[in-house]
Amino acid sequence: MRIATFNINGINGRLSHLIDWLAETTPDIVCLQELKAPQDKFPRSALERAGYGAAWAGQARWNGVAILARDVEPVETRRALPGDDADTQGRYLEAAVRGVLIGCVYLPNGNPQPGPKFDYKLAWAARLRTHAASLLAERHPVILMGDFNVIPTDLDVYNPASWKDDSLMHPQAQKAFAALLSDGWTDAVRHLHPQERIYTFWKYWRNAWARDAGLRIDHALLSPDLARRLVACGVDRDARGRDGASDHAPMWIELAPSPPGKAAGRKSARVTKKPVASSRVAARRKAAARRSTPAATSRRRPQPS
DNA sequence: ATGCCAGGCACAGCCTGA
Repeated sequence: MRIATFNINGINGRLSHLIDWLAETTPDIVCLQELKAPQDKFPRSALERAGYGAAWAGQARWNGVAILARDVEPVETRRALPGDDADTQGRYLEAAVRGVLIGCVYLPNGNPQPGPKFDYKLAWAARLRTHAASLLAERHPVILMGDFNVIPTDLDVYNPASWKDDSLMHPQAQKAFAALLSDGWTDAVRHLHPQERIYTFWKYWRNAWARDAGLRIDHALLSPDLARRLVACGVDRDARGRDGASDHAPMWIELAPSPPGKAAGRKSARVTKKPVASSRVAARRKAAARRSTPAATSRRRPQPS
């Protein structure tokens, strides 16, 4: 099962990008951020034609998040983070899809710092941690995935000095992210690639993409049972190199099928080492992989075309 | 060193993003 997140930066302005990418990579579940579309302008029918059901929390002009599911309708369980009824920004959406609970996250950027926007970021992160802990306590398989607007460590930025005063690298923002991990969440990319430079975002300006001056700010956090099923992850860098691309690239994870019988700890560990294969979907993905770059680590340089 | 690019709304020029 492939689960992806993509900060699309305007879903209607980039609908053809989204549809093309869905066809090429056939993710089973997709978290989208920055829809920049009100609730009634979400392109539901176009996504239906592409084979995806959807739940979404739209908002005029800014923010907005969605969860797509191939061939099924996501079962929405929550449209906002608990803890602040006055918060109306569309930044969190939760839905059950194929036995997994998906939390689509669009954590506030927080610049400039210090200031009220940074305070909002930290407060939002604290609410996320509280809610995430309650999900862990329920012991369901859960993924928190999306644009966290946090550069976790110096390994996650092309040049730490350039970002040291930015809210994305502020020690309190990094501390908030680390606190989530300490609660039992697994950072999928760092779990499989502890030392590699993997980016998900490149600014539009200063030629950042061509220089590969990127940041890793889009993340997938897995509950313990799902961490054991993690077999692969990567970044679809080709999506970032297209004309009119979002400034983020999609990142994805691949989960092994859930093991038969729940108390199969050791067995499931072995299963996670085995690649998912032999399905028609896997064949389609292989074909897509030849066209695009499946793993972020397979190529250091982007291909500006 | 630096919103230098980009989208949405609305149709000029803000506001926002990271």
